[in-house]
Amino acid sequence: MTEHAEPATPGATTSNRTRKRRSARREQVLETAARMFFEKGYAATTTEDIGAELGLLKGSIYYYISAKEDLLFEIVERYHEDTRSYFERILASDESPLDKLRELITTETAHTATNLTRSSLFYTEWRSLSAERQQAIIAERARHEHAVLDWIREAQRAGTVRSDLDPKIATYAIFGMVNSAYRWFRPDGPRSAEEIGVEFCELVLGGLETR
Amino acid sequence: MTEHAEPATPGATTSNRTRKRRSARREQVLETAARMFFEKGYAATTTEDIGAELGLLKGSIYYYISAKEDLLFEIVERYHEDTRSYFERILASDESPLDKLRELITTETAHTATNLTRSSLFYTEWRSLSAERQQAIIAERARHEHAVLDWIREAQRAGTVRSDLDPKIATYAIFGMVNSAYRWFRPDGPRSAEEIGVEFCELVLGGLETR
Amino acid sequence: MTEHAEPATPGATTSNRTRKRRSARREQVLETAARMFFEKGYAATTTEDIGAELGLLKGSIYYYISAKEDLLFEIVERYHEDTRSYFERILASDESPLDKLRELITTETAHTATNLTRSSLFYTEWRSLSAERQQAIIAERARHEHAVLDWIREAQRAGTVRSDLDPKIATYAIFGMVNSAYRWFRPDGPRSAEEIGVEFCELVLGGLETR
Amino acid sequence: MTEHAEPATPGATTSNRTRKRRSARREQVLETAARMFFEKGYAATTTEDIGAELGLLKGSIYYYISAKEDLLFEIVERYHEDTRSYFERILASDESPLDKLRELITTETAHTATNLTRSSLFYTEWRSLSAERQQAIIAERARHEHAVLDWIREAQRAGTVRSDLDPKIATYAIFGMVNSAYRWFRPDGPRSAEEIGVEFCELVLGGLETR
DNA sequence: CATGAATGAGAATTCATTCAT
DNA sequence: CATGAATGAATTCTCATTCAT
Repeated sequence: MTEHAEPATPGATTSNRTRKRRSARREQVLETAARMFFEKGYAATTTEDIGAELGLLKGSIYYYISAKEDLLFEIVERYHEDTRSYFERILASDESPLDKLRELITTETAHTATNLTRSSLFYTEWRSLSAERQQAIIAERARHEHAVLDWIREAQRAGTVRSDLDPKIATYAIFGMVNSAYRWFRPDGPRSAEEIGVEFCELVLGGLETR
Repeated sequence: MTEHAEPATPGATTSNRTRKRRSARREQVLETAARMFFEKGYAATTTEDIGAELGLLKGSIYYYISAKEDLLFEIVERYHEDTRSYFERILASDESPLDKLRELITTETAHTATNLTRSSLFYTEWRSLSAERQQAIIAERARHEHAVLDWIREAQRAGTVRSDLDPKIATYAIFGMVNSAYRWFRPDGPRSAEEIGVEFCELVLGGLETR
Repeated sequence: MTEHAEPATPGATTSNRTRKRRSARREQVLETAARMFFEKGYAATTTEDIGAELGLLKGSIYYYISAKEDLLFEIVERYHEDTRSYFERILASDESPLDKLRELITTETAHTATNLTRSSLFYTEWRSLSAERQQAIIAERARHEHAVLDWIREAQRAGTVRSDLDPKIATYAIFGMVNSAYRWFRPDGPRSAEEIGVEFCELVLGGLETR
Repeated sequence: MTEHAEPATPGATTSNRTRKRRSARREQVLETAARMFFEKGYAATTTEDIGAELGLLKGSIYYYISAKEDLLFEIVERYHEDTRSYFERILASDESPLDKLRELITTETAHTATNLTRSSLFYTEWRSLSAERQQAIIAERARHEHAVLDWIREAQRAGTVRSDLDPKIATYAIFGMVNSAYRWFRPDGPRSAEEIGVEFCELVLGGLETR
């Protein structure tokens, strides 16, 4: 996590250089695991598979990780954190509720589509994580949903969103749409991740907005 | 299949009454497995778990089934078949493309929400099925998507749907929204499955339709 | 074993007629099992297979037998007993050793070929029997071999069999030849079981006899 | 296959020394399995038994093999291949048919007796192999038999073998005799494997040859 | 007599993980 | 750093056998 060496233990046997080399290789392990989990599923990918792809034996990857689940967790966690970062930014902005909503839809769609592997694992394999880790994810998701729900309600009060729509259902609809991108988006397709975001926004806001 | 007993070999045939009793218990096994797969995931549910829930030993459920995967397949297949049946009906109807779309959205949403366990397994555990079985499901999904795509295009030509929208993205958006119902719908919630369908329709068609 | 009812228990609930019917069906079970063991091997034939062939469920055959191994044992035992009966007859006869040998070779070859199923099981599946039952078979085999060995030695002393041959090896050779018949003999082949016996005799005695 | 290490990916390749060590242990596994299959039969020997004999847990032997059946197959296959090698040599030689026959009988008898464990499994446990593997063995056996049949017929035409004998039955008799060696030969007996071969030859050719 | 429903004791196989070298 | 060798716990599935109905 931290980029700085720990000066508290000066006589540590692991040199800075070694640590850097190891962490570079660790990145490779994560990348490879992510790709394989994405392609074959977490359960169906064995540590042996991952090792083979890296030119290692299965036991050897334990020099870089401490458990198979940690691999999945770290992949998912990174996606999760990115998600959190733009969410906080939008939340803190002083735009109108409708504009925040617009911003979240475009950003989250683009983010999902841009990080296909990770988003896919985030949405499909979170069940393979331990109970606490699942809880953390669920809680964060709930925050997002709650925010969107609030924005819609505010916009309804402000008269910019149709008041005959159920805000809860609208919230679910939005996330269903936005989060589905990992299922079909392909980077070599005719549209960019950002274009999808804009189009989704157009669609859903078209349905929401007062005419 | 046949309603008549075969009196020639009295011992060889399982009686009608027995068949009914056994098939009732088989149904229980399916139901229990479905619920447990839904709650804990297919991979995390062992045959021993299923047996225990039914008051059976792990080996005993093989009196009713022939393999764990068959259990999942049968659950998913039933959902799949129901899906197919209303899809064919809509496809064959002589409504306008927009009305067919409306019909599919409301029906599929309601269907997903009504059959929570099955739909959930259908969308999340299909990867645990054998390759051929996965193919069958994927192919059927593709048919649905293609039909919706066609309807949207026709409606655009007819001028009832905004022509500035990408029909492909709209299709994906619709299915993302509709198929997400299994993730949050709860039968004891404030809205019925049918109401959700109608609301979804309102939303998405509001975004699609020419103003 | 015995053909007579047991008068000691006059009030027995099982009538004579019932016992007869049961024993006829028992015979069918044995016959079917023998054929199936022969075709697929003892281990590979399940009680369910046997039941199905008879139009019964697997549990039902336990009305006629007490264990799967008993089926095999009884089949093998019958062959074994037949073997013993002609062996004792030859042993007790007052023919010359060479004639006894001739008689045993022809009879045993013909017997093996005539009772293909049973002889096959006797030679290939005896290992599936319990230790004691295996012992009984081995002991009887040893008696046969010892007798043949004696006859050859006597014949050598009498000058009718070449004295330069090792009588033990000759004994093994004879049984190897004779007992191999179950592997290739087919009742619908060009030669009868008896003809094979005579031909085998011709061959092996041609090699043994003093010229 | 290649004797040169691949220096480009040092970690990926198993070193030559390691390969040798592992393969030595693999040989031990095979040897142990062969002995146990021989003693108790293939079906009655569990992977747990084999492991225990080697000081391993049942799962651990899968480090060396991929399936229990493969163990049996490899044992049997080695015997099979040796068989094939001397058979081809004799087949290609330009000896007289009778001499080829003599050669095959002595060699095959000695081979059977020398490789007691393997030959025994080859003749008694081939049924436990998969259908294709069984086919390969049956086909090869048929080739041997056909060659012997041809040699006998030729020898009959050449007048060196009695023409009144049925060549097919003689062929079966020869193989019955020769292949029986595994049933009774013991390496610590009074006669060597080669002596048995010669004696068998004496016997059977004595019966075949024109006087 | 035969069935239906279960038992229970394995058996083969898989795989994440450990650790001395 | 990486390997080789093993562990151990779980998991699916099989099958002979039992017994109340």
